[in-house]
Amino acid sequence: MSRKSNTLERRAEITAAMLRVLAEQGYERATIQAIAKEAQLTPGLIHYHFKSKSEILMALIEGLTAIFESRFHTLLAKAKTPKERLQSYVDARLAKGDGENPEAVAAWVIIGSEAVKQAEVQVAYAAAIAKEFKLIKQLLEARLAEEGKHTAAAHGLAAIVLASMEGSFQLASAAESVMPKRYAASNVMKMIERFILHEEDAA
Amino acid sequence: MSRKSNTLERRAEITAAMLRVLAEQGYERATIQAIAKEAQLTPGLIHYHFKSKSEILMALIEGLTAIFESRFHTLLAKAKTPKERLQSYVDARLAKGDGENPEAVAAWVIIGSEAVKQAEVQVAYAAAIAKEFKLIKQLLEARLAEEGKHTAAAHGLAAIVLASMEGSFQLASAAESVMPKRYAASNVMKMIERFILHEEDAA
Amino acid sequence: MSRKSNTLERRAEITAAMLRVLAEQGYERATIQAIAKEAQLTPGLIHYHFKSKSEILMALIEGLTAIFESRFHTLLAKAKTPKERLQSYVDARLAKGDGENPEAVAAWVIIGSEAVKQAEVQVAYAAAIAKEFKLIKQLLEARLAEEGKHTAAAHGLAAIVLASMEGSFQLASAAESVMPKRYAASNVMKMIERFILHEEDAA
Amino acid sequence: MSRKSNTLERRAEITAAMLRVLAEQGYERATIQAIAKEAQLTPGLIHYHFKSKSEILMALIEGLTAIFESRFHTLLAKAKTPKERLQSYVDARLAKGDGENPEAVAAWVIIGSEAVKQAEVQVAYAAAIAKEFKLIKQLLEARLAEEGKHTAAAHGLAAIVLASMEGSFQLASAAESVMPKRYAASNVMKMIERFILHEEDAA
DNA sequence: TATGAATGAGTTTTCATTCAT
DNA sequence: CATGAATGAAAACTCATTCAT
Repeated sequence: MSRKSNTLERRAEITAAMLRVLAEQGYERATIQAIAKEAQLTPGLIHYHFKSKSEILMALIEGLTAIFESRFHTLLAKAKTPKERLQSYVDARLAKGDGENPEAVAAWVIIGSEAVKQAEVQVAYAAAIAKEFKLIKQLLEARLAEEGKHTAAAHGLAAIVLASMEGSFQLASAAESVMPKRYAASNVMKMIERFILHEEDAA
Repeated sequence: MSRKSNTLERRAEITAAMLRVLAEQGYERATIQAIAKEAQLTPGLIHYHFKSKSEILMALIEGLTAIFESRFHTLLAKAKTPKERLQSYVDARLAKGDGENPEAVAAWVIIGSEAVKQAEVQVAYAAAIAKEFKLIKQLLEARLAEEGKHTAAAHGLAAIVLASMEGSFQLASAAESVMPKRYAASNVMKMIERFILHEEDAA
Repeated sequence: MSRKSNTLERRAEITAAMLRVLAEQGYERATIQAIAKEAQLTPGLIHYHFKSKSEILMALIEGLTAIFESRFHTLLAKAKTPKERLQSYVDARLAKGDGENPEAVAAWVIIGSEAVKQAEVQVAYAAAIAKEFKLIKQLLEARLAEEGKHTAAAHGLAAIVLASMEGSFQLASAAESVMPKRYAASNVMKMIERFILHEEDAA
Repeated sequence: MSRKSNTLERRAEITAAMLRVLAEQGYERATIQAIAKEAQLTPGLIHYHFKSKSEILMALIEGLTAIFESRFHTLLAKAKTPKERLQSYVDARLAKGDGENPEAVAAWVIIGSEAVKQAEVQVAYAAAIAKEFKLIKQLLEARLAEEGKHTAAAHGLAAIVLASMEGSFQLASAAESVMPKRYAASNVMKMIERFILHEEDAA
């Protein structure tokens, strides 16, 4: 009797449209009008499915996190050693290749900068970053252990790895000549390996 | 008998006001009216001295570059070896201490993200980044040479150093719990040193 | 075999929901969507049973009139003299006690002000008021006759009684500190009695 | 050098325009657009002088209070006895005659009903009512004393007088056939006098 | 130079109403 | 009867920019 709900699909469409508009036009131009046009929907309908613009942004942050996670888990399936698992992670987030998603990267950069001062966004962004941090740290600890090193260094190393990746996104998006996208992953991996090789052996 | 022009001071005041508003309220809220209020001037006067809002942003990018340069040169005076000069650079851009300027850092992050798609900003931002890149590369080459290493690695290393710094700014601004401001400089320096120690010796 | 129509109950539910929303949130917020939520129905269904929003308002005016009338007739059953009947009327509309309905009072005030310029509402409101006026006048005439007074004064007195009651509603709803709800009825009755006692005796 | 401020005049123009629109079209239709058109200004300019729509409403409440007060003080000048002063008050607020302002009355009714649920308006309205109440009470006390009566009754009488006047506004605005504007003042005065004549003499 | 009023296009959001299911 | 998605017009409000003074 009742009409079937399509809210989930619509929300996904709208979030995806915002992703594209953000990536292509920046935050300032990511108006509800622009998102609606991109999604081929009406502005009114956008607000039927999302109470406010920032609610869409929140949904997008979740969505991007999911995209990155899913890529990571796909690559993880083939990884056997801690080193390979670490590589999977870096590739998932930085490398070109199957499933790469430059729009997601660009959007992530923009969200990161919106997080600087928009409180709600900041909370969601910081939560996502904290999760990444934890994951990186675990992967690094496993990698250090594999080499028979102290794992205490994992914390500081995780911070610099995360910073390198976020910075690579940023530079790749806004100053590609300095940081061609294809360099990022290999540079980050090289850095990690050198860091690790120099750690002290565990007793 | 004509009144002395105060355009230069006014432009500086306006640029400084935009810096503060950007850092405190984000790009979206950095309206001409907000900048005018912060500078204790009127909107009309802003447009008397700057043709458009984005012209202020351009001036701000120049201004920030100048701030960073000046800090670097101050520290450079005391540096004697290539290693110390490298340290001066990293400290100038990341470290706490005399002349540190967290507002400038926050503003820089925001500008970086605006650069993602606002063409005019992108050009100015990319130019500033290219300049930094060149400088880092030179400092790294000198450091590698000092250790008797091949200098070919300087290019890739410079990229990862720049990315780490930009990423550290970003994380420190938007997710401080993961990247406390005081960690950034020491982490970046440690990374550089390990990278360098592992380079092959020059023939 | 066709399903039994529930239109009447549904219309009553919707009208009652609008009453509550009006009383609790004011006219501006009495949106179809808010009414639907309050009635635990859907916006579409509201429009199935009522052609337009103002049609609900019309139904509500009728409904409120019916509520007041029904209270009056309940009290009337116990009244024996003209004075008691008058008292019944005032109590029915103003007093606290069994069946009192503060939401109905608040809604009535809001409708009254909407009647100021919304033509359709004005017609319905004015009709309801005219009916009340006639009733008050009759009750007053009987009361005057009971005291052996000229009944000519009933008209003017009815006007002031009606005004006092409408004004009491208004003040009780919007400035309760000046006109506590419990004062209204006794004040109005006292006023009526003094008015009457001073009328000239009929020849 | 600087341009002369016309903010005060503009605010008065805008407030007056809102008064007219409220009186002529009701609250729902008193949009910023409508006010702007009535004032022959642009919507943007309205918001330049008033931060929000409700700020205009607040200014209007103040303005109406001032209008009523000024009328009262004009009439007061000619009044010599407490009875005449009371009459001045009632005439000022209800009567036809020099300076009468039916639009102000209609607007006041609408504001009163908006006060039912809009918190900010309620505060301002209740304050205005409280002030009126105090004034009426004083006038009544003087009148009672003049007749050698107990003044204790002034409080209750003031409430019913205020209610009668607010109710008369309401009925005159929305159901004029029942309460022609010219009746209100004489009815209210008659009521007051009868009330007073029946009070007990002071010891 | 400086002021601040004024503009107009644009923004997010709301909502009565319609309609496919 | 009932649902809930969809529409479109209109609402309040913002803001870069212009301009008379």
